Amino acid sequence: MDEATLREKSVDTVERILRAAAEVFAEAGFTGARVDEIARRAGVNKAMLYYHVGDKRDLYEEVVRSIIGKSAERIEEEIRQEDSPEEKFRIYLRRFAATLDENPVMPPIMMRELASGGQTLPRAAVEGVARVVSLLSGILDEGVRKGVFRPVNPFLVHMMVAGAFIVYKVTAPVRERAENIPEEVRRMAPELAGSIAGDVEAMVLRAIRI
Amino acid sequence: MDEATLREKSVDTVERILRAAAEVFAEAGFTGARVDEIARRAGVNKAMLYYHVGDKRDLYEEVVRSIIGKSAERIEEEIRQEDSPEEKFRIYLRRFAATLDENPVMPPIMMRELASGGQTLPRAAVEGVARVVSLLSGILDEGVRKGVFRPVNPFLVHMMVAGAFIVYKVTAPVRERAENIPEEVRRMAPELAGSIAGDVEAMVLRAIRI
DNA sequence: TCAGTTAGACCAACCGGTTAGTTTTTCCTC
DNA sequence: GAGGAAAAACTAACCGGTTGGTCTAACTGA
Repeated sequence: MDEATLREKSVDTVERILRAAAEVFAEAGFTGARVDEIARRAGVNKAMLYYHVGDKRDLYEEVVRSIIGKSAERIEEEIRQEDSPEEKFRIYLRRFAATLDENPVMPPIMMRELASGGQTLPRAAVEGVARVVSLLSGILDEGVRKGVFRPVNPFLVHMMVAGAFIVYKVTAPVRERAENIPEEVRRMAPELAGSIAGDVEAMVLRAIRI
Repeated sequence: MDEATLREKSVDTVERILRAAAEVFAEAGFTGARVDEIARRAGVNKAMLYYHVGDKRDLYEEVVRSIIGKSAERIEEEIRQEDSPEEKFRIYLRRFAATLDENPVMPPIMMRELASGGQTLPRAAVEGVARVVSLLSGILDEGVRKGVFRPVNPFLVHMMVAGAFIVYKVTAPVRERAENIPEEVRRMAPELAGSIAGDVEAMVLRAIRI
């Protein structure tokens, strides 16, 4: 193996470790996660975790940082300047939904993180959310200026959208298991895109449109 | 001490234990919570937890049950038969907000509970939520029949309301600490009632009203 | 030679849970 | 109401399994 291949192999190992760690942390939370379990799922010896990444806390922070960092960027990328405010809002909402659909480990980790007051929440993550909210704020402002939206608190809108999406994602297993709930609720798809994302979009738009 | 005083003293001890347990579970989650810490905060010997309540799991289930159980009842109680659908909806929303304001340990516990797929969620808790949703479902149905609401998925509505409230509650410490976010977001009150509850109410009603 | 890797033994600290024994309260009896 | 047994409440110390983390010795492929 030449140097490049070697580095690649090593990068691959680190990635496997982080992916496994993300999974286990998502399932069990920080204290509930077992380092041995992470090593097992990554298919590496436990010593490799400490060799490549560091201790349990380092592992966790790395996971949180890498997962949440991506989200904001993706949303910003797709919004084109010439779109109408309503179209921009749709893109914001759909990209956000897609991000959650694509990263199933994100909602549980975020939720637990928030539940513990976000003490270990990397600054990058907080900034990511702040950027999304300020992006949304710009969209709503533009809508107000153009006379298509009524003035509303952007933070509140994001809270409703994000809250609904995250809670929806995360209640999927409970809904499936629960017996005494209506069949139509039980059968709701676990994905946001193509199912409830559209309904949320319609409801929120009806609420903010003039 | 006569019998009444003793029973009261014992009840008091159990209450102190449960209150301390709720606190610690809210801060650290089930696996993160330390039984010794709960005992310390309750000001009792650790063995007393086992003597009065049971093991860690029993402690936890008792906490979750007592907290979530109340919520559904309270909402049901306050909705009078003669109210209009819109008024009923307002009561549902305000009572829910008030419950979260009054029980600050509830949002973090619920979030962590959901984050772990509700594996340890006592049946009573799931039933509580189901009851709230079916209550809301009845309100919305009635509204549709009377021609004041358009048909919407009640589960979705609850998800948006509950999601927004819970996430709002739980992001309070992060909002306070974050530096690069707008001042008006940072200064938003931690309470729901009297602050964002009214805005959420207005937005959702605008979305579902004919 | 050397970074990356493995198997696996090992350890100290932690933590849930128990136990043996003590104090306090209740309750019965004379 | 004195006495004393029984029950309830409580404590300090301990136990044993778990778990994060370390270490050694050996192997691999470039």
